[in-house]
Amino acid sequence: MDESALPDQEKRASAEDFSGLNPQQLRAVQHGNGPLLIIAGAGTGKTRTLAYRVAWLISQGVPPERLLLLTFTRRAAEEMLRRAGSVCRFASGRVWSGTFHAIANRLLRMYGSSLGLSSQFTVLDESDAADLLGLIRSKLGYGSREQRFPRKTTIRAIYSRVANSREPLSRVLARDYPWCRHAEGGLAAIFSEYARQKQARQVLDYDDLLLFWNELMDVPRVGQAIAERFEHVLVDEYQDTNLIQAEILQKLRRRNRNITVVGDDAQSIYSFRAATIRNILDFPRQFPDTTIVTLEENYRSVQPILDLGNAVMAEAKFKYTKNLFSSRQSAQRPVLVVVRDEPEQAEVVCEKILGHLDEGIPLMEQAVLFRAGYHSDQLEIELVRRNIPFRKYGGLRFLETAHVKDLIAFLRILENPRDEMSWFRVLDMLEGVGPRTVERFLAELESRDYAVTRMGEIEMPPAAREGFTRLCELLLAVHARGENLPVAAQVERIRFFYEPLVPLLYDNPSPRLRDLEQLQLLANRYESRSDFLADLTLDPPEATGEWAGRPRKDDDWLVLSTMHSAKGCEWKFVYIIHAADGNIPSDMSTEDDEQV
DNA sequence: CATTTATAAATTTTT
DNA sequence: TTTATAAATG
Repeated sequence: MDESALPDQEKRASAEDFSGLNPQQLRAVQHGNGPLLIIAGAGTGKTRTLAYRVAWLISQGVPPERLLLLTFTRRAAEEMLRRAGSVCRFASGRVWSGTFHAIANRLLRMYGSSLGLSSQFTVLDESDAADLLGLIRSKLGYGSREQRFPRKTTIRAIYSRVANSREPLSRVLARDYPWCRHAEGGLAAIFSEYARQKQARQVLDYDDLLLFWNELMDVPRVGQAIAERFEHVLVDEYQDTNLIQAEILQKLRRRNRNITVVGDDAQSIYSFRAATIRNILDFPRQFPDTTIVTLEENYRSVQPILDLGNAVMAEAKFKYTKNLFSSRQSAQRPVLVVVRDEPEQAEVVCEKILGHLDEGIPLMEQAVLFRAGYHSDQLEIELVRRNIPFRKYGGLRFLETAHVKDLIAFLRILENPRDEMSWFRVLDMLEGVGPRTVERFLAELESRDYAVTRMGEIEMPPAAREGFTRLCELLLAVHARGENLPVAAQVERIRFFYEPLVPLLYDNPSPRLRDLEQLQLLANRYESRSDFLADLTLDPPEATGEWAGRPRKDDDWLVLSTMHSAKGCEWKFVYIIHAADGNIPSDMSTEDDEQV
């Protein structure tokens, strides 16, 4: 699997390697220079096409390190490179591939100094960002007021929306958060303080990664150097990019116009993250002389299902018209089942699933899809009652769990002592330490220029002394060893300090302790602490249940998934529950034609 | 006085 | 299940 370790043996792709492609796919794969837009309907072999294009470009002599492959998840990038590698041998590690955020992280560590950014910066995930905003809110006194102020997670969402859509706060509030309009003044004050604090702490949130990359492209020599690195830029899932991402691409391709974007306007499902189908619709105008290739032959579904999809899309107002077809005919049409209430729905679905299982279709080849996570609550109860094993995708993620965040906070302090959020987290676990004490400590630390080595000088209240002394010992010991201590060993030291605290802090310690062990195993794969931390925030591993739920390889289980998490997956039978008004589409997005 | 514990209230979807 | 507020504790 690790092609990056292999020497760069030339394996020229031959004509027969591409013989499995249909004419449209082949046209896209072998497109020469200049902008290319591939409109790829669901199930039309999009991944395959992009993978083959990567292979084709490399076999045409483009060095892998001069390719930039932007995908929606790292998994997608890995899958694509793996498939490309089966056509044409190359060191996949040389290709610049990953999400916009991950690439931004990499470039900013190389070039960020030109924006006054330390290469030691740490990245805040969404809940870190929300926590910081919450602190600022209470500091500025917006916590307790006659009129209720939005909660920190809402504040973060609004901030992100403003950053990504490039619209003024008032406009975003009026359209997306009308119930928060009264708070506009306070929000503006909080936002500017938030920006100031992030700068001082050398931390970036998810949105900053894109904003700073975009800014980096405007720095005279630097932007040009970055653009010139890449001979070809390829972007997957283009319908789910936002305006900033489109701007970055523009700046990357001011001279060299080799850009391939793949997407399907009909599958745009991330508008809540400020993604806009404008990007894909306007692409030919932003990049004049674009070649457009449309993939319409579907390999996933039988014709009656496509008929249904086509009929739905026929109602859409803004789109690239396409007509999906399949050579797979079938007499069986999609079935609409009307049920009276939720218990009946759960029952009907279970009956059908078991019926199909009896006919020899394993649970693995069946899936239940729904719009929102909680839609499967009742069904889950029924599945448990009937002993039908299942796995749910789209739940709480590993990194979001408190104990994992706790442990990571130690690492973050060591990486970036200015990261006050992490100090907060760590000190707050100590007996006798609360917000006030942390604040005093941080002021003292600041006056010592955030030197971890001098933290021992700082006076703590008597109740906190014992814990604080031990914390000092830990941090100083790991700090002193520095780069000589492997990341996993650092995690081990921290576990030794932190694990005794877990039962005191949380009431279900054992699964949490297991997660911490897993975290240490995960750390084993990383050379540097900085890489480990960046990967954890930018590409977090799947749910913690992945390990906790004793997954045996030969087990059979049913998949429950949100429609979002199901993107690109396939099953033999699919049940869509809660297919009712207000759920599909969500009543949050039925206000204008574009959203619908 | 700050921290901890207890109690009440709220919760607009998707990563 | 999380979060804001109030009361109790050290």
